[in-house]
Amino acid sequence: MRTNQLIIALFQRFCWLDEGLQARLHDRGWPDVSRPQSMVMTNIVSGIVRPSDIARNLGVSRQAIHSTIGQMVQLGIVELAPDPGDRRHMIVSLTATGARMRQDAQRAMDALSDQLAERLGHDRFDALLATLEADWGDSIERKV
Amino acid sequence: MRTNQLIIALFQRFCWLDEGLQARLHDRGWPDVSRPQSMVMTNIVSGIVRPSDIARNLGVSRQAIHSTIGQMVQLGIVELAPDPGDRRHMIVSLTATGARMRQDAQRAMDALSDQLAERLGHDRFDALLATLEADWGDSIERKV
DNA sequence: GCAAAATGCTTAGTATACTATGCTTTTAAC
DNA sequence: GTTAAAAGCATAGTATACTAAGCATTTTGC
Repeated sequence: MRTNQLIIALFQRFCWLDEGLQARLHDRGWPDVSRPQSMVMTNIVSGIVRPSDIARNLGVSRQAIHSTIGQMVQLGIVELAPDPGDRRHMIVSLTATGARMRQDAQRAMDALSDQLAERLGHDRFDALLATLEADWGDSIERKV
Repeated sequence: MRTNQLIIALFQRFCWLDEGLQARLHDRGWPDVSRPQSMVMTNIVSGIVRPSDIARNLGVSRQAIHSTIGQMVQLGIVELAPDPGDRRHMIVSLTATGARMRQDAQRAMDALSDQLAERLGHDRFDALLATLEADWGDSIERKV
């Protein structure tokens, strides 16, 4: 199975980071963040704040995003407000709690990155990030 | 969100490969392979051939693996036979069809790796694989 | 031999993440 | 104005991937 090394290694490394992140957030008292929730969070932070825009951006139905946002409202990390410009729309935004969670997530990610850079060496770490972010060519769109 | 680059990049690259692999297998007429199915397949190929051993190895219940193996039997890619040494056990093995599918998967993965190595340059590709397989330190066990 | 342990298998139940459908409200187009 | 389109929202349904509990069979330990 030598040929499968790359895909398996990528998956395992993603899991390594994901678990480290979740564990650190858990230590700080935050509940688990599901993948759809973190995708929605990323969209909000990057300025995509209307539920149907987020749905389009992620390639899923409005209902799916509606459900995910509902969970996040329940958790108190985001809130919905009517769009004053177009009252058909709602606008999703982070609450103070959500902003704190995001900050903690950033710190946790920074800590993990630092730890990894120490272990691998900063040159290899930088090269890894650069290669992962290089142009790998076309691929199919990924759902949430 | 600069701090999240690494985990997002890892996930996207995993998706890039996973989708490329699935698309190629689909072109050759194979049905989709779920993640649990591919994990079971990997176990079988690596010599873990008893359902309960596979369950332990993956950290999930025997019922979960039983169900996954049932799907794969239905698809005709694996078969169950009693263990002559211990008749409490069954032994899972690839059928001729399963072996053909595995071969096609290997070829598809090789093609993807070659394509990627061309694009990135062989040095960077080799460095990527080496870094991903280096010692990243402890992490939590990953379920299926 | 007989009880304990391990395995396989079945059934039932749970959680998650979706899609489909239908309804209401608001904007936009004519 | 009236109609069409878009967004939000709710309900129902589907698929997947698990766990829990229970039973039958086989091995093992005493």
